[in-house]
Amino acid sequence: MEHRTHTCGELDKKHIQEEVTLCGWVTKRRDHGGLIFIDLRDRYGITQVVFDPTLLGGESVHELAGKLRNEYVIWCHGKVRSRPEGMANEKLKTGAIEVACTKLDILSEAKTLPFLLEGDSQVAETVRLKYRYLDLRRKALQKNLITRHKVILEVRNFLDSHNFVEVETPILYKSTPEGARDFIVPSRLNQGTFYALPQSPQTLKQLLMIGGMDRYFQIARCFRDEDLRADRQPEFTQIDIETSFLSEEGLFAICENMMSKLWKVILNQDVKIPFQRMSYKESMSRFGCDKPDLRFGLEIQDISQVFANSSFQVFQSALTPTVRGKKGSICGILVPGQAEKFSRKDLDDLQSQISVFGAKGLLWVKVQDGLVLKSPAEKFFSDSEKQGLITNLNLKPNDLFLMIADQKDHVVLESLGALRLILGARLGLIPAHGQGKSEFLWITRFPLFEYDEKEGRYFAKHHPFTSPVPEHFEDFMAAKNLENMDANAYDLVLNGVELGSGSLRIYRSDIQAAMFKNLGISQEEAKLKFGFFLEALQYGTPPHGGIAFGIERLVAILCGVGPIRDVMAFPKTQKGHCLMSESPSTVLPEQLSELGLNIKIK
RNA sequence: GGGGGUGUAGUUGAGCUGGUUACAACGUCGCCCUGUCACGGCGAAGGUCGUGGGUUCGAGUCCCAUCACUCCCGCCA
Repeated sequence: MEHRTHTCGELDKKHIQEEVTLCGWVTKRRDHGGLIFIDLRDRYGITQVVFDPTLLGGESVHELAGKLRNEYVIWCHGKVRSRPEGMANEKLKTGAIEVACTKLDILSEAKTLPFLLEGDSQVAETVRLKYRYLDLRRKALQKNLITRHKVILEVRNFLDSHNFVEVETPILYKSTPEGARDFIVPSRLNQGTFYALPQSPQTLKQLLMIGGMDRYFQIARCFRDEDLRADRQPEFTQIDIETSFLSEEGLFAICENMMSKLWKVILNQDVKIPFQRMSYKESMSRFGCDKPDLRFGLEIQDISQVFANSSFQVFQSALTPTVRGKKGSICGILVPGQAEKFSRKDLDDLQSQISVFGAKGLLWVKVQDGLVLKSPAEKFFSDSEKQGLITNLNLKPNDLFLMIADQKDHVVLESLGALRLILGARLGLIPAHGQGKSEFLWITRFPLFEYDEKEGRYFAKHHPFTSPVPEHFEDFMAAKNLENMDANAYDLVLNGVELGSGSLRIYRSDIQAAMFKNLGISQEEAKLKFGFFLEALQYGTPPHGGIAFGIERLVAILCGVGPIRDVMAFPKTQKGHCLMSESPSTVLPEQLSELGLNIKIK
């Protein structure tokens, strides 16, 4: 059998009269009795193959092509010819020609597929995941995987041209208790001990800096045993980057150029660099989240001042300092000129939608003609407070103002952050996936610590190797004012999606020791968990920092799709199952016994 | 761990306030057809209505439980 001479996507008028050999899948058979057409498909396109009695004789047409069914894999040989006058198919790249088949070989037959590959028919994801290898034959998924490939290729070339070296780090590594839950792997040679799959190559890439690699990157597989979301899978891939002797701005510039290159190559779009920067604090107070979608307004407005002396109990208690000395706030979002679009029921629905964030109520104010305010809490508003609202918010008739008051400031902001997204979607301000412009944004100066009420101690917001900003260094070493301490930590955000996250690291062992002390981790504990790393810090560590980008999120945006499953070849369901291979699965008793393990299911 | 949504031929859906044999399109199978490309014509097969229980004379439809998928909260340094 000769191998194929062409793909199914490349023949056109130039090839007329040529003898060609094509291979591919039968997409469609159109049997006219005397004449049979086959659409032959491979990943490059579709070519029409015709079985013509004037070439073959009437009986051979059926002998050859009559047995063909959808998704059979065939080899066929024939001559390229022009289609008859007026018979060209404009919708097909190869639509001007057809291949008149003279020799056919069925390479493999196929059962009837569980779902149709053609068209945009929305087949249940359960079925698609069970037969992922068939779903992969569809154009959409192939296109996404090819885009993913191109992104990785561009990233490698870009980073290589900037002196970065790709280094592979182990998948079997050490469990690090801070942070996400580890996937653990039992060791046969050392029974009772376990490797962990890396949540990220964090310590390893820092060790590479200590090792003098200076500029490292890796297309790194990462594993986190946490619950799944549309944008979270248990295993995923990061563009992992670490550099020495580079400022935050220096690193930002590299990332910006890389993104700009990707947008040019993949989407042929120019993005403006440098990207905007915004502190975490500003982002929280204006947008109620650390990954704001800047494609629309509806920003949060703080009107605590207006109600500083309110007689309304809800407002009073919101503004009363709590035990830990913090006050809550009264903030809201102004929806200009659209109050009539929100019925009482709509407003109730909004309230219930954001109630999961902890807000006890959503208070609304509608502005009527003559700037009369209408609200369920209207009777609690004094005339001066009403006037204060009108002036502060520059209210106009038919405006709607949605307010939340709570003693916990973060509840107010996070609830309004969620409300903002709901309103944005409802008012049609958020373009569909793949539409609209790309609003990149650096969020900087994340808090270094986060207080955990349950555990009664501070945790590292990013990770325990993140350095404090210089202004807070003295307090940091003195373990003072940890609550309000900023970190040299940053995220790259695009249209409300966190694309990547990084920081400048601690590179002095005394500072690292102070970090563990601030986290309430004893010296012994730190030595046990990170001893090798702490020791390494003592042998001449360059100032270093880095970032990691989630490839799936990045590619999903570039492909204009929502769930990252659509840019992964073999994704898992929300319960972490692979419906195709039916993993995870039980193992043989012998396997367990070799590992010295017993199963004890509660 | 919690909340919302979905589940009916192979696939996508319809099925009203409970009422004969559960319906359509596409797909599949058979026969016919020489210019189709969403080919066409005639015919056929195909169902544990996710699963289990309950209410009822009677359940795809109502109730309870459960499972799967999905979206979200918690979680994800």
